[in-house]
Amino acid sequence: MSLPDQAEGTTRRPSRQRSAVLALLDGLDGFRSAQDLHALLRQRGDSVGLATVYRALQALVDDGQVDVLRGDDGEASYRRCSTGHHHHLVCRSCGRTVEVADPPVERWAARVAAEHGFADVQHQLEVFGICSDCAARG
Amino acid sequence: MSLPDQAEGTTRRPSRQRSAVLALLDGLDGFRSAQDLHALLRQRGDSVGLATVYRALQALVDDGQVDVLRGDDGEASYRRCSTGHHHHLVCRSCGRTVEVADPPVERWAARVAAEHGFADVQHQLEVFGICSDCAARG
DNA sequence: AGCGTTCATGGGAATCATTCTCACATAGGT
DNA sequence: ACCTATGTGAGAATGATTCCCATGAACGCT
Repeated sequence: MSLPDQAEGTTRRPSRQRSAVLALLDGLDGFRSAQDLHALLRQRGDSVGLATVYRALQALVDDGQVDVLRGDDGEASYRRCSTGHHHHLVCRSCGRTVEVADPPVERWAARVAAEHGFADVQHQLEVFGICSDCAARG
Repeated sequence: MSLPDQAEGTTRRPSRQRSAVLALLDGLDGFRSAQDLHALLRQRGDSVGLATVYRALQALVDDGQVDVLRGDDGEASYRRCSTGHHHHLVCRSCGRTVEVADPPVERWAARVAAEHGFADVQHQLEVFGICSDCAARG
């Protein structure tokens, strides 16, 4: 039972590694695990330590520039996202993701929580499916 | 990226350990980690191996008798739940949980997925907050 | 009840993602 | 160039979960 912290405009010293991670994420269209990202960076020639990849991702998440998602196996996946509040429609097979918004659910969550006396409310909503490409591919 | 499997009416041989896990869950009102449940069983005197607790929980989840939830730290938490489709309003502090239903979001998820060509759709929606008891307690 | 087969258990090893440690490198300011 | 605070990297440490395998309990049959 842990909760997301408030994003703070953390001042960070720029570094080649941090940029590499962000650049890599910019070129990808789905959620990827830290391990995957690390492997991709190595293939690409940008050698970055695994621990640094984790640190960079954590920092980006804290800054709200990257979204993180926990798969059913507990592994965290990361994706470059728009900064506003939104949810995801994720392909279970290839990880391709579409950002979606749903104002009604925001209100619903707030109302339900209030009805039961819960405060400081947050919610998480993700939709999983098989995208048309993967469905066609078999 | 893994997906929940179809629940199958798996035939299982009854055992003291399995019953103990289920009985313990029946007496609790919030999500608890497998490690917690194991510790509670030991305190209570029902000695059960950790691996067995994991196996029992997995079986119960497959049977739909127990819901599983991944915390922000990736640790899985389990709770005895009603069998129908529902979501949860969970206290971040004590884990106390209320089951809630929201038909509109079901339709919304299906529609959004269809609009983007996604098939075989599932969704997960959980609401987190601080329950009134914990808020009062500080 | 006796017996063999099959499945469950438990404990310790193995796995695997993630975090920690700490010596070294590097950015920025002076 | 020099100092100092901060980032990096390699490997160790952590911790949840799963695997392995020898032992034990349930079922079916007679």
